[in-house]
Amino acid sequence: MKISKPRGTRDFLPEETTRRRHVENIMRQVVNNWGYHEIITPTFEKLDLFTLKSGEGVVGELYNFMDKGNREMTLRPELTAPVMRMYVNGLQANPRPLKLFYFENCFRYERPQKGRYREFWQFGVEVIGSKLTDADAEIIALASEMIRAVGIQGDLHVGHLGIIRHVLRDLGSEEQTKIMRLVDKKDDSGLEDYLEEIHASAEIRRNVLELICLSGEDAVLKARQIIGDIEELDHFEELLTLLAAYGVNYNIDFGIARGLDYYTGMVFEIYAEGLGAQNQVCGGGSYQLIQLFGGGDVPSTGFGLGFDRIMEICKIEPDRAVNAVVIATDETRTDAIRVATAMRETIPVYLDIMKRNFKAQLSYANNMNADFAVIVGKREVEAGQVTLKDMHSGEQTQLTLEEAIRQITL
RNA sequence: GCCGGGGUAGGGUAGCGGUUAUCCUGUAGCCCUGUGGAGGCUACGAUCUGGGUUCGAUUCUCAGUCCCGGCCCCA
Repeated sequence: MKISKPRGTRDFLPEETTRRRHVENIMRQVVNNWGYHEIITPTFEKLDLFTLKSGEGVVGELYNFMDKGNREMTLRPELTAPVMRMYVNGLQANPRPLKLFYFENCFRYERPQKGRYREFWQFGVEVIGSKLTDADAEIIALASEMIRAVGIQGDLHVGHLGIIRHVLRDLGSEEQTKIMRLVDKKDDSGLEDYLEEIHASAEIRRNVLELICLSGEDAVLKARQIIGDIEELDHFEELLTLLAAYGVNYNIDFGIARGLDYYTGMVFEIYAEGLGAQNQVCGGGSYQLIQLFGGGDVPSTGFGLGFDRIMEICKIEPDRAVNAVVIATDETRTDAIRVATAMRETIPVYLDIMKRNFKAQLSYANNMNADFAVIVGKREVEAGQVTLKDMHSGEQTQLTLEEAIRQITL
């Protein structure tokens, strides 16, 4: 009976796994250099953690289950909530700000499509304990750097929820949410229709529509003309100054709404070409979740990178490690094991475990694209040496094992 | 949850009512038991699942399932 893999999951074959680890390691290098520390949270959590954060509606998109003690559990659909839970449970007394990152798989029960799987990997970063613009700027700069480091041309959009919320402040919260949703979708005609429908004042209507299409150098100036000198615009302007200092290219976009209510100020998204309908590779912002999970009034800012989408468009290839195959005959098999064991202290070595004849071993070395063959035959054993064969040129010489290793690692 | 396009050896494919189910590639082995890549030969290996129509279904039909793309959603 042949068993297929569950829908929306993937097997990563050796070549692809090597690529993924290579890209992962580059991104780890970046966050390490920025002074962030890795954390690991459970693969499954209590269901409440996510319904508390995102509402009962998310259950439809979760891999939830009842455990044998009748507790409602779910595979994690994201990592921001677990990290905040972890903070409340065990990190509240640590010096702030905390600079954390994670790289883990998440699970969502959704219809798979390009760049969307039921098991997917998120590389995320969170700063806990600073509400300053400096933290926001660092987070955006770090996200940009990670994207850049893996060779992707990203399109960064930065906005600030406080600004559009200021415009909408006189409307009911339900209406605000609906408007934010339409704004996020860039559904301008839908937005106009809805503003009409709720009889929003001419001023609100005009301000919203003008605000969301502002862009370019003088966007902040124009925003001031529309809504006046509010504190949020000062913060936003400062953020842009810091981003410029980091050398980050950005597009101002007051139309980013990022769904849910816990985002408090800065929001950003990074898009990339070549991904079909799911073109967002990174999203983040500043938020307030810790109180929701029973902690204090601690602000955070962070982002999540869609690792699978990055892999989809990332072109970088790992350098292939130089490798060798040790080739033996029947009577020198144990000598070959000793040679391979010694060599493995420095380089990857393949050794025949199929009792193949000499020729077949060499053929295997060729098929697997080995750089060197190290021949350990009767003649070599008697001479206390090995024969090193360069598989690319075909040249070979008999020398001591130490010399052979030195040549290979040159 | 909805819409469209697809499922034939491990990968890529041909056949479209009756075939020994085609070819390429792959893997294993032999020609050739101390020298690889070529060639020849041999072996391995497939009609997504279940109903229906039919004397007979890989082919037609329905349902399911999985894959691909899109909608909804996107924390």
